[in-house]
Amino acid sequence: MSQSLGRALQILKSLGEGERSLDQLATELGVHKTTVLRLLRTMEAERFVRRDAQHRYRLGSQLFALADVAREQHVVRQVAAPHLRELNQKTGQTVHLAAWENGEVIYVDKLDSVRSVRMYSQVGVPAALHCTAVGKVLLAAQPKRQREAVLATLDYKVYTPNTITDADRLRDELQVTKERGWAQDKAEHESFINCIGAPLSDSTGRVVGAVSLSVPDVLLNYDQVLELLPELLATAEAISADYN
Amino acid sequence: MSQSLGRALQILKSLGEGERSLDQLATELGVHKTTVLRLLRTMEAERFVRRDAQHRYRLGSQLFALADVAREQHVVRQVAAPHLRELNQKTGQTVHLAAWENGEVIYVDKLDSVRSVRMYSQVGVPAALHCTAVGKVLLAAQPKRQREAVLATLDYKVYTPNTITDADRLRDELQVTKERGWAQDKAEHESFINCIGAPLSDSTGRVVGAVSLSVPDVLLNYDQVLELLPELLATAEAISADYN
DNA sequence: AATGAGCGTTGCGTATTTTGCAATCCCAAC
DNA sequence: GTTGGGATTGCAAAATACGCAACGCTCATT
Repeated sequence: MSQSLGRALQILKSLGEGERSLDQLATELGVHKTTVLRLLRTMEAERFVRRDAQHRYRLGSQLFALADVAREQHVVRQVAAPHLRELNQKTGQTVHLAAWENGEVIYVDKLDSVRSVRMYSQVGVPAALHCTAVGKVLLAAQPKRQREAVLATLDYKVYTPNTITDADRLRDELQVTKERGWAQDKAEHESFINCIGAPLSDSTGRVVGAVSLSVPDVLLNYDQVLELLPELLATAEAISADYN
Repeated sequence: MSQSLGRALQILKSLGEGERSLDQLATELGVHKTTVLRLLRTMEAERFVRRDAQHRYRLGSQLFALADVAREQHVVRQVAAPHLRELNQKTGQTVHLAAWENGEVIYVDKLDSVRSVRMYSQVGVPAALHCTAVGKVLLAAQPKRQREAVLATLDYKVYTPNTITDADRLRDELQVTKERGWAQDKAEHESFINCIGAPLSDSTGRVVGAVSLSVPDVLLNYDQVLELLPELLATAEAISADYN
C-alpha cells in the first residue's frame, strides 16, 4: 500500500471538510510541511486541488469532472434513478439508494422529502450497518462468513434509545429481515425518524443495492409508514427487473 | 513532485473515461502491473475507486462526497449560481461559468439551453483559450507577463475555419476584448455556435471568472446574439456586485 | 477431468523516491 | 529597514515503492 498516496487521499478528504492552510494539513496528518507541500503540488498540477492567493487549499475542479462520471458509472444508480424519482413523488418522502461497497454500505443516491425535513445522510458517505434500513438489508444479504465477520467487528454505536447494541440482537434482526424481504428502522438511527428498506437484486438473485423510505414521525407514525411498504417493494421490484 | 501520487491521479483520470482492468491501466501508464495494483488498493481502501466482481475498476463513491463539497467551495460558483439561472431562463440559451485556475480556464458551471442543443463543454474540464468567449475574457484579464507567456505557448489548435491560429491575431483580439469589456466567439470553437462572454470582478476589480452565452445559429444569427449582450452584461454586473 | 491460457496476486531485494531537517526566501507588518 | 511568519528549496538518510519472477486462481477448451 502506497504511503504517499494514502496521505494524499487523506488530504483530499480533509479538504472536503473545508479549506486548509499548509501546516494545518501538516498537523492533521502528523507529517512535515514539506511532505504535504509536495503532495499538494502534484495534485494542484492535475487540478485535484487549487490554491488561492492566500495559499489556502481547496478541492479542485478535476474532482467535479470525475465525480459526475463516477455517478454515471454507478450502474445501480443509473437503473434505479427514474424509479426512485417516481417513489419520491408518489410518497413525498425521503428516498435513499445504497450499495454494498468494499465492506461498507454507501449512500449512492438521495431524494429529499418534499417537506424538506433535514436528514443527516449524505451521498457518498457510509451508512451505519446496525441501525439503518439499507444497512440491515445489505448486511442480511451478505454471505454468512462475511456477515459474521462484520457482526463481530461492528462498533454498535448508540444513536438513539432504540439502537441495537449487540451482535446477537442484530443477528436476529437480520434473520427477520431476510425472511420477510424488507428491513425496518424504528427510530434506531435518528430519533423520530422511521425507515423501511428493501433489497435490489440482479438477474441471478444477488443483492446489489437497497432502497429505503425515511419518514419523520411528525408526518406519519410507524404504522402509517408501513402502509407505504407496497409502494417501496414495487419500486424495488421494478428496479430489479430493469437491472439485467 | 510525488511520482506515485502522480500515477494514481492518472489512474483516476483514466477511470473517468470508463472502467478499466488492471493491466489495461498498467499499459496506459507504462508501469508494471504490481505498481498499479498497489495504487489501486490504497485508493480502494479510501473508496476513491471500487472494483467489481470481475476485477474491473471504476471510480468510487468517495468522489461523490468530495465533489459535492468541492462545488460548494467554489466561491464564484456559489455567488453566481442564482444569477446564471436567471440568465438561462430569460434567454433560454446555454450559460457557462468559467474561472481561471492554475494557468487554465476551467468550466465551473453550465446550464443547458432549454432547446437542449448538445454542447461539447463539460464542467470541470479546461476551455480552449484562443477560441472561446470565456477563454478570451479571462486571458485578456491576466497580467501582461502571464498573458504573453500563455500566448507564446498556446497550441492554437484549429477547431473551425474561424479559429484564431496565431499569437498576433489573438493578441489583437484580446486587446479589443479588454477595451470593450466583453468577448465574442464567432463559431471559432464549434461551427454554427456563436458565443459572447463577460468578465466577473471582485471589489478590487480583479477578474475572478467569466460568464458566457452560447447560441447555435439555427436559433439566432450572430447579430441576434448581440442583442442578448445587455442581459449578459447585466448578469455579470449583478454577480460582481454580489461578490464582495 | 485434465490442460493451458490469461489474469490477478504475492515475496523479495534493490534502488529510486520520499521524507524531514535546516537553511533560505518571500512578503507583509511594524 | 527590520522583524517575523509562512512558504520554499537542497540535501543526505532511510524508508518506500518498484519491477521481477514465481505462484494461484478462474475459465474455456479439448
